[in-house]
Formats: sequence, structure tokens, C-alpha cells
Amino acid sequence: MRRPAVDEPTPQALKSMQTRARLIDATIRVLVRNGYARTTTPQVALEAGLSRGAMLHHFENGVSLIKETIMHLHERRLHAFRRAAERNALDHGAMVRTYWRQIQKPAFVAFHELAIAARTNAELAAILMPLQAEFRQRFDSLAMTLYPDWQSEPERFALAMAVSQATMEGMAINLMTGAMDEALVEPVLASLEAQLHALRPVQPALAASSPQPIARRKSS
Amino acid sequence: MRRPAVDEPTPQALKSMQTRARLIDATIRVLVRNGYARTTTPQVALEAGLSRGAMLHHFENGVSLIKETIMHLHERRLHAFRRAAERNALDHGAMVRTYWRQIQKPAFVAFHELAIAARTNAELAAILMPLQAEFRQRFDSLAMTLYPDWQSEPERFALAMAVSQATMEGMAINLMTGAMDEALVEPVLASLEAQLHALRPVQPALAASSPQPIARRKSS
DNA sequence: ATAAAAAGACAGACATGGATGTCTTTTTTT
DNA sequence: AAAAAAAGACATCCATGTCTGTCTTTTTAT
Repeated sequence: MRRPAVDEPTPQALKSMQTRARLIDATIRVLVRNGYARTTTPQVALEAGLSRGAMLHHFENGVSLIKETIMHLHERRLHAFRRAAERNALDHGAMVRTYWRQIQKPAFVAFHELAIAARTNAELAAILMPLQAEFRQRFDSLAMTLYPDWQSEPERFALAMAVSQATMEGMAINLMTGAMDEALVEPVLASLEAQLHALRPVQPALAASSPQPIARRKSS
Repeated sequence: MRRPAVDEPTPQALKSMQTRARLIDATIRVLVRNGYARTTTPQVALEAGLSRGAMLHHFENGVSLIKETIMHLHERRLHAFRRAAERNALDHGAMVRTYWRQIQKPAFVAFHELAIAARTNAELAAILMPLQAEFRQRFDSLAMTLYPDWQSEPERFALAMAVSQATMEGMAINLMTGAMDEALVEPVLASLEAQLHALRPVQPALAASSPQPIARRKSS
């Protein structure tokens, strides 16, 4: 056997972590499949292939599991953006497409279920609200570094971000609830891109708007 | 005593209708206050000031009550728009404000709770989806009569409606879930107005571009 | 017109099922 | 052998649906 590094998790603690992760993943799947109202501890245990007893060994009660799922999804949101930001410095069009792709994933659905539940559940709200605030702040500062040309006009920038988020998330939700025709997705995204383009601060030179704006890599 | 008109509801039938309405109103309040997950038949009966027995006399079971609540909210949506349309032929800005005001009301919150629940509940979806389709269709035809200058370009019109709906509803939801700063509401609405203005079909005269730069449509 | 019958509105009791949390026991790891 | 992980066995609570009973209103039959 190898000598374990100093503060490397012991094999048992590692297994525990894996099981916890398994449970959180199962929770997300159940949220997506059944909705918050039918996300019960037996359902989650079943989905994770564990007994309910085992599950409650890792999370003292059901609410605790939900709370940690919220935190997990929050972390994933942050990671997703950081990854997207590192991979390619985004032009405004790519930003729209990247965020839209994020929103299509199960994690967004699960998060939305929990966010809606938190509206009427003080315990969940106590967890979620600070994270929402943190996300806005981190997202803004990250996006600000990605679009330095916007730094001169922070208010317009905040507006652009809010419009993007509201439009795309609203569209995603309207798609889920049948309130919107799928054929309109592409036009709306294109329209949003155009609007972001219009919201950009006045460029010093050559602001010739090409039909498809090209992703230009910026030095980090 | 007065002679009752031919097919006027008998006093008992009238009382029944009132009680049913009371129950549906109570359901909406409970949905807003407690969320769908905690909207139970005892809660609704309590809120309505009725016994559960009486409640189940009017709605054979809980799901039935929810279904009728969906239908009721649907009717209210349609009425609200018709009223708004009749009261004032709207300019595009007023349309934004009118819809935003609608969205702020409890009915929207309740409807959204139900729409989200319907995503994972086949029984509710079977009721909701056709209504959503009907709403889109009726809304479009009503709006079309309100904005005859748009009749030449139905695709742009559909886009304008979809953008408006997605943006405002997304914003409303993001406000509820703490995902958005309230201070940004006004700017987003103003921005949406500008975008709608830009989406308007090209006017015969005086298309002087205002300081707010206009998004230019690309040929599809 | 009035009495009897039927229907309706409402309340409460009951049985059932499922979800929750706690506790004990078994199994696996180290 | 000790500790942690996993399973299982409760007891409790709450929501649901069904059923019965009471009182009022409406209908009908005389």
C-alpha cells in the first residue's frame, strides 16, 4: 500500500464523499423527472440505489439533502461560467449561445425547481438567497474582465447582463411550460444578440457591424 | 318575490357557484403563499373557511380543484388582455407596461407555480398545454388587431411578442427567486421598449434613428 | 297550498397510504 | 476489534379519498 499524502482523504472518507455525490446527483435527476413536489427521500434513495437508512446516514434529513443540492448546483454554475470564460474569450454573440447551452441542461431545470420552491420555503430561501447574490456579483466581475470595453459604462453593462439573463431564462421556462413555440427560439436569440450589440459602448473606431460578428480572441 | 328569468341560475346553483369560486380563490392564495408542493386540500379548505367534506362535495378530488384553478386562471388571463385592449388602443410602450403590470399580480405567480408543476405531472399537463396553445393563438390575433401596422410582417410580429413575453416573464421570475436586482427592472423595461420600437416594420416616413441605437434585422 | 320526497350543501369520522425521522442491526473496511 | 457504511424496523404524522349524517332548499305529488 502506498503512503497517503498528508491531508489526502482516507479511502473511507473518499467513499463517503462519492456516496454523497451520488445522492446529490440522484436528487437532481429526481427533481428533473418528478419536480420538487414529488422529490421525496424514498424516491431519491431509490434513484441512487441506496437504502433510505444509508441515505440518512449521510444527510441527517431530507431538507439537508436539498440544501446541499442547492449549494452543489451553485458551484456547478460558477464552474461552468469560469470554464466557458477560460476556454474562449467570448464575443457577445458567443456569450449568448454559451449561456443558452447552459440553460438547456438538466442542472438548470433542477435549479429552477429549487428556486421556485425557495420562494415559499424560508429554510431554502435562507440558503439560496445569499448564493444568488454571490452569483450575480461573481458573474458580473467575471464578465467585466471578459468585456473590458464595457468597463467604461458599468450601468449599460449591468443592463445588458440583466436583459440577457431574463430573456434567455424566460424563454427556457416558457419552452418548458408550453408557453412558447420552439420555432421562435432561434429568432429570439438572434434578436438578443443584436440588442447586445446595440448596447455596447460606442467604439472608438471601425464599429462596422458585420452580419455574423466573429469571435475575436482577446489577450487574457 | 320576483319572477325568475328563464335560464337564470336557481339560488342554490348560485350559491354553489359562489362556493366553488371561493374555493378556487383560496387555492390561488394558497399557491401564492405556500407554493404548489404545500398546496394541500386541508390548507385550501381552511383558507376558504370550509370543511374538507364540503370542499370535496364541490370538487370530487384535489386534482380536480387544481385543474379548475388552471382553467380559471386561463380565463382571467384572456379577460385581462381583452380589457386592456379595449380600454386603450396600445402603443408599444404601453403594451410593455400593461403586460408588466399583469405579471406582477398574484395570478401570475399562481399560474407559474402550476405551469412548473405541470412539467412533471401528466394530468396537469393534459389540461395546461391546450390552454397555452389557445392563449398564444388568441393573444396573437388580438395583438394583431391592435397593431395593424405590423400585419405586413407576421414573423417580425411573432418575434416581438416572444421577446416581450420571455423578457418580462423571465424578469418577473428572476425577481421572485432573487436572481436579479430590483433596480434593473426599469432599465430592462425601457430597453425592451426600444427593442420593440426597432422591431417595428419600416415606416413609410421619418424613420429618424433615435439616440438609442436600433437593432437592424438580418434577412433570414 | 301543503306535505312528502328528492336533491343539494356542508360537516365530520374513518381507513389507507406514503413520507418523515429515529433507532437498532447487519455488513463492510481498515 | 473498532469504526464507518448500509440496511432495515419501527412510530408518527399528514394528506387523501370515501362514507355517513344533518340540515336546508327545491321539486313533486296530492
